[in-house]
Amino acid sequence: MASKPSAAEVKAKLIEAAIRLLSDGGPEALQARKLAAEIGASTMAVYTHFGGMGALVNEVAREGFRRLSANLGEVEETDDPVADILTLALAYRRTVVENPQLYAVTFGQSQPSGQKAALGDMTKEETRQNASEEGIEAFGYLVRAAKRVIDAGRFRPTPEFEVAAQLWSAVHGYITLEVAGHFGDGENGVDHILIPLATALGVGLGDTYEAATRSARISIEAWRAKEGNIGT
Amino acid sequence: MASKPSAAEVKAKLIEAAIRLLSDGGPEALQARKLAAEIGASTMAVYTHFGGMGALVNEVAREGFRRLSANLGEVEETDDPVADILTLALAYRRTVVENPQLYAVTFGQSQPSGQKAALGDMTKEETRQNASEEGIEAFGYLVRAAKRVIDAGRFRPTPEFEVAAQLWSAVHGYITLEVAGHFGDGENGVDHILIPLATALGVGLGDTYEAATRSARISIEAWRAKEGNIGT
DNA sequence: CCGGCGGAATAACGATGTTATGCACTCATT
DNA sequence: AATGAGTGCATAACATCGTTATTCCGCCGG
Repeated sequence: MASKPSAAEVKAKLIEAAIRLLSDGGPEALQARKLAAEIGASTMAVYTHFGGMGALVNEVAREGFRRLSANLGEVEETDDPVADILTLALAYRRTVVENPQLYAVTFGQSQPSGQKAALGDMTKEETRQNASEEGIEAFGYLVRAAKRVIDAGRFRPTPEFEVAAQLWSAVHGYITLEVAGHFGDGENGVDHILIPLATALGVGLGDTYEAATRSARISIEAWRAKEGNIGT
Repeated sequence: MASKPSAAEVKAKLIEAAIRLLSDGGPEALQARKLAAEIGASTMAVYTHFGGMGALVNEVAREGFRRLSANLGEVEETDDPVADILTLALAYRRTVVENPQLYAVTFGQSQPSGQKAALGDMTKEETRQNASEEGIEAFGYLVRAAKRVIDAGRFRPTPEFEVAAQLWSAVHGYITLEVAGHFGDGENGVDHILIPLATALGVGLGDTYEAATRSARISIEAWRAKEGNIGT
């Protein structure tokens, strides 16, 4: 066999198995014993490589942020920055909708198991901060897009952080509620709530109604065309 | 002694104790044995009255929605419906910020413990639906406020459900992120993100920039005056 | 060839949700 | 008023989870 699997390999396999278990069986399926069985090892693997389930879950959360960043990074910048923001919102949504269990953990909405209170590890504040560190990269895409819109003169001059935070709040809130099942089936909510919400927010931030509507149409049409190639 | 505490009394005391434990010690403090000790009974109380921890947590979630509805219901309707919406948003936020642990459970962001997979109880869908039933009342305040704004001609004619859903997404998203610690300390986030977000959304939905800004100022000033009497 | 050392398997420990058993208490009926 | 049925609760055991102590295997340097 491959002589000795390096420590990094084992860690990666554990994270991968954790995400698989999470996606399939929900937070309650993310157990040390199942993880061990999944990679053909004993529960000690979790403790020698991570120190406990809590730290492993933290790594899973960071991996979620990394994947979100990767998906946002694939959104290309066009000459219509408002459309780009809408495309980012759609990419954000699709990432979460395709693996809601993972992002429930990533956003700290799911504390899989007993986990003995994080032990001497970190306090919750620090944990959150740590996870945030990885999430800041994802948020950065929104900040950059906001700056481009402001520079283009379509949003009023505003600190781009505040614009990005408002956009993030709206999109994140919509996605959270959609995944929780409070809106109709996906596409319906996107058409009647997410897109109008993002469009209206754009108008309120300074864009004209006509320009924002046009950008929304451009974004969603490009998105649907691209989505056809991918699935869903 | 009070002869026999009626079943309803015991249930109420359990819920009350659960919320107290939750607020103080977080989700992991919400345990059958601690609950029993808190009301001076054995763990069986949880099972005879609720059937298990899962059902009890569901009741806690519903109680959270009930309190949220009560707080939203205390917002008086003025002759400025846009200001009323902002006041509702501020009331929503304050309710959650004052007891984040409870609302983490209410919004399903926290699955306190093992809970043995909900047993023969309900599937997650049904659970969510059930909790929603109680949440619909809270959402109703937003729908009614949205209708008043549309009828007043300050928002474009739009199905009030969609307007309310967009407002809910934005406000809920902001609150979720603030409580998670992603924005600065409370008041800062309110001034620089929540209020501008709600104002911008109002403008995008049809209000004029000037009217929306004026309504925002009215709402937040009334709010601060009232908050002085309450605390925080 | 040998000694030490790091990592993993086994098994045990503490804690948690849950359940089986039996007892006490209440209420209705005679 | 006495008795029987029935209900609700306490005790204690069970299954399972995260965690840890112990042991052992395999590698690496001398």
